[in-house]
Amino acid sequence: MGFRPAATTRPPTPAAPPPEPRDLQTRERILLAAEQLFAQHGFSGVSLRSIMAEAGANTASAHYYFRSKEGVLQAIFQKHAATMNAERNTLLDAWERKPSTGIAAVQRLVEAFIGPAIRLRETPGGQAFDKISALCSVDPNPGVREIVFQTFDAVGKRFSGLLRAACPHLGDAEYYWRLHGLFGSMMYVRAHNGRVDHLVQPGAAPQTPEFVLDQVVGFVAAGMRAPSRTIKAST
Amino acid sequence: MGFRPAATTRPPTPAAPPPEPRDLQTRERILLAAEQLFAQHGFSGVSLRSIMAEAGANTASAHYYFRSKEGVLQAIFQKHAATMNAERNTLLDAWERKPSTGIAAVQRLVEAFIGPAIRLRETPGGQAFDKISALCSVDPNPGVREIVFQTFDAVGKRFSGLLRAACPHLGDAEYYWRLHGLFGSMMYVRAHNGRVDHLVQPGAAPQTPEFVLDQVVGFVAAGMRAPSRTIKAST
DNA sequence: AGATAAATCAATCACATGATTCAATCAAAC
DNA sequence: GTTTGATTGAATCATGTGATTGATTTATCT
Repeated sequence: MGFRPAATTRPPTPAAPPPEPRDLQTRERILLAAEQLFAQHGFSGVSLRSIMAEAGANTASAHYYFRSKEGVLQAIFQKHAATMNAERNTLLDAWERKPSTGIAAVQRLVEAFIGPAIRLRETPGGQAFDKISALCSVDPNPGVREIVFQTFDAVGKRFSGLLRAACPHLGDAEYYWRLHGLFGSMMYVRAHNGRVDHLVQPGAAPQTPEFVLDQVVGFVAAGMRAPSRTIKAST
Repeated sequence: MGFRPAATTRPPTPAAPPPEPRDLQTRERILLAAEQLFAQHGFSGVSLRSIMAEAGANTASAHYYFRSKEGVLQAIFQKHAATMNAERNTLLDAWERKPSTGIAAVQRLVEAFIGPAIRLRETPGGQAFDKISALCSVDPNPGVREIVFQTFDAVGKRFSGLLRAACPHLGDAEYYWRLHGLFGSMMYVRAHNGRVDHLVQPGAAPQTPEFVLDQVVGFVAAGMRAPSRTIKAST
């Protein structure tokens, strides 16, 4: 008789504590295919069918393992975000143990938040997840937003609080809008859609995570440090 | 016999040189409804049916006036982008006639580019278009990207070229990535999805265009001016 | 081998989508 | 008043969508 998942909390994604080779293969193939496609076309730009075709699996398998298309996205987030958020928290822990002062403070905090995101590109599949999470963070779809919130809110709030304290030169309203600049910069770099390449001739710009991170952090930190509408730079 | 648009370049949107009152009303109602819905849910998050329901018009009218759903979006862009790009070009003209030097240069250029976008919020329907164009600028859908490119490439390239010259302290690769920060900041502020409000308690942050513009320009200009990974701020 | 659970498959449901057809209407020109 | 072309309306097409079903296969354990 057919297997029917019991209607408990997390319905199918069933108990597979001993991850056996073939079991994981299908589940993993679906995830890998979905990663690539979501990264290229966004969540709503990809059909469950195209994922399963790419993965060489049956449509029902997606429902079996992930319950829904949204479940696939959620699984992708759970797969990658854990280590990234852990790294963020580790760096913020270190900061709280020994906070920097003066100019270095903002820079180090920003790096603690953006660094783990950019460094995702070094892990397998990380580049895809990098784009996915950037795209999803501006997706108006409520389900997608919910996943993003669940995944990043805790660290996000922690970071935002610490950074706020490191920006005493800003009023609340100023901080509020500059945080938009911070998130927007991070998002746009991570999404890295071809918009900018379409406007300038990118003379083979280095794209190593270290270089990119250096640029974004420098950009954002300078933006956060600047007073609202006054002269600030030296040279 | 039914009216069939000739298969020329812009098929239907037919010759209506004398815009008669009733004609424009339906067309305009569709456009207004689409603006609101696209701004809320993005392009792919809105169905043609929901637009027509909101506009109180028939499905065929959309095809009659705009040929397709994409045509509706294009019409929205053509409706609003012209004045905005004109303002951008005017400010860039003024800059070329009398360029600023030193610290003020970057700031003034950035303001010339971002200002007209933010000031859209003062025009009727401008706030909606503000969000639409922000959302569409990160939409992976090829058709949407094409519209964004067609609409903003000319001014974008001009601006990018002038700003490049105003940033001689940056290498090509540095400039390339910081431009991502610029576009990302602008995008995120214009989209203004609730992400940041979800992380901080926005103590009723002022949202007047002038204030917002001031913050974004300050943030972005400081970011563009900062050298790659060195100390730069004074106080 | 036989029993039990896990996984896969082909097939389909119910529905939403964008697009389209063709007849009916309407305003103005002749 | 009739004709003409622009506009709207109701109905429908063709397709794609996520979800689901129930039988079938496969692995695992006793």
